Amino acid sequence: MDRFLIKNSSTRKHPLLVECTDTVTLPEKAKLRKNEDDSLLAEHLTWKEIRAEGLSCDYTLLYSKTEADVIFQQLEREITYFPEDLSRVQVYGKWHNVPRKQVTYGDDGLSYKFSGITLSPKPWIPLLNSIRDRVELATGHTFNFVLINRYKDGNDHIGEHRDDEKDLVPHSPIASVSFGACRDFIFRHRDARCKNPTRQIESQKLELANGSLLMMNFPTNVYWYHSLPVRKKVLAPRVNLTFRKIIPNCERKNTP
DNA sequence: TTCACCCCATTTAA
DNA sequence: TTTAAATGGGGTGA
Repeated sequence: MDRFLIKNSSTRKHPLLVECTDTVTLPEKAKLRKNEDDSLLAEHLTWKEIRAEGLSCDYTLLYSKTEADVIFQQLEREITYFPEDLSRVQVYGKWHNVPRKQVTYGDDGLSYKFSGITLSPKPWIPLLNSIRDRVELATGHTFNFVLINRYKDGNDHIGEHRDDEKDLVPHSPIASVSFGACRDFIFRHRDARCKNPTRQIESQKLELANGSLLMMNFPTNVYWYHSLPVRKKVLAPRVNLTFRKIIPNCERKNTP
């Protein structure tokens, strides 16, 4: 029987293998490996550059639809999110349940704070390490933390904000990987957010597709807010992973 | 026309 | 100084 299981790499030594519980025949496996190898080569990725004043982002399809569909199902099976009471945020002095589900994974000894909450990461699991490996191979950057947001349908959303937390390594890019439903993603310049803006700066609108990677490079998060707005017509869930580089607690400088 | 949807300004006390 | 939230008003197009 020329059948076997493609196994996931728990050691991060084999980033080329995507976890797959299906059995496939030998020729199919060889084909799969070749396609994966091809799409993994950084130089084979086609990037779309999104540029504006103070904004630098790069977008690509990191996974084929077939791969992305498999990974989405794996995420749905393997990721368990923080309970509601552990992910309430404080905005304008009021506490709210977030209109989505969240969880963080990452290296030991890290923590990420925003809007009144501190998120401590769960230990890495093979599935997330495999995605992280792929992102690192494609971008040449390394990451030690991932925030996962699950939007169950178009009513789940996230409001305008910047990823400008002290916990982030200065100037480090953030890698946003999307699975499941395609959603609109909006950038707005900080100087265009009041009633009488001093300058007219156009919003930047993107669609984040299944299997896509959006790199948010410095200094995007200094000048631009981003949001995932409500989209009533979207009925399917989306899972988004934002890989980050967090300053380890032990290396953190005391600010007076 | 109607109304669901989208855009966006406002809120607020830590 | 800023706000990872909801809310309500106005515009719009199917």
